[in-house]
Amino acid sequence: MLEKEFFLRPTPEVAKDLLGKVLYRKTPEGIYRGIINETEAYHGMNDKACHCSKGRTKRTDIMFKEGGNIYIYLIYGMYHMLNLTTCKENFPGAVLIRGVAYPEFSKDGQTFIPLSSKTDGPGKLTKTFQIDKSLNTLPIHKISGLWVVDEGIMLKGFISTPRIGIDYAQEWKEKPWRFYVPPEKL
DNA sequence: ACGATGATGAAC
DNA sequence: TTCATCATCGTA
Repeated sequence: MLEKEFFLRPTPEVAKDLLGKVLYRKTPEGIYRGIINETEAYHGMNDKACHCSKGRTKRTDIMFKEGGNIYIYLIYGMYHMLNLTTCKENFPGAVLIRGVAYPEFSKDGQTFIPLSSKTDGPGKLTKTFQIDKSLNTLPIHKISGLWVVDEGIMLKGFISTPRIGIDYAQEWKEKPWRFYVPPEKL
């Protein structure tokens, strides 16, 4: 399981290093898992795309704390976004998990079966993995039901592009802080 | 191309 | 208290 220290680094580095790691989500029904293949970094108060550019509010408070926690928010009144917070106390940051590859589900924690549903978008991922605001501000850890494991998966490569859906972010919108593993590189 | 749908933050 | 905005997705 990835420990807190993994997240206490500059957000773009954490976002890049999360590619190929395995996301786990435990619910009363069973365990979901998938290989993280798309992330985005939201880094610091100066980043106009980051919610923290508005300052420390009730919503963004968790990002100002030491990294290693879960930040969930609702967008368009419908979709929960899963973020993993980064950096040290008082420097806000978070990685948006936009998708996983080869999503699987296990009822007994042993035998995993592939899920047919796609999880190649942040809203679809949280719906499939049953991730909602009940996880907001909890630590990224088995005890909270959501954690990440380094299973030694080697990637053949990845690409970085501007982030999705942040046209309002002015000079920050072109920053190549989206990281994606194309299917042929996995 | 567009509407669903509700939390958030800023203005009043 | 109201209002515009929004790190999306399914249907068309």
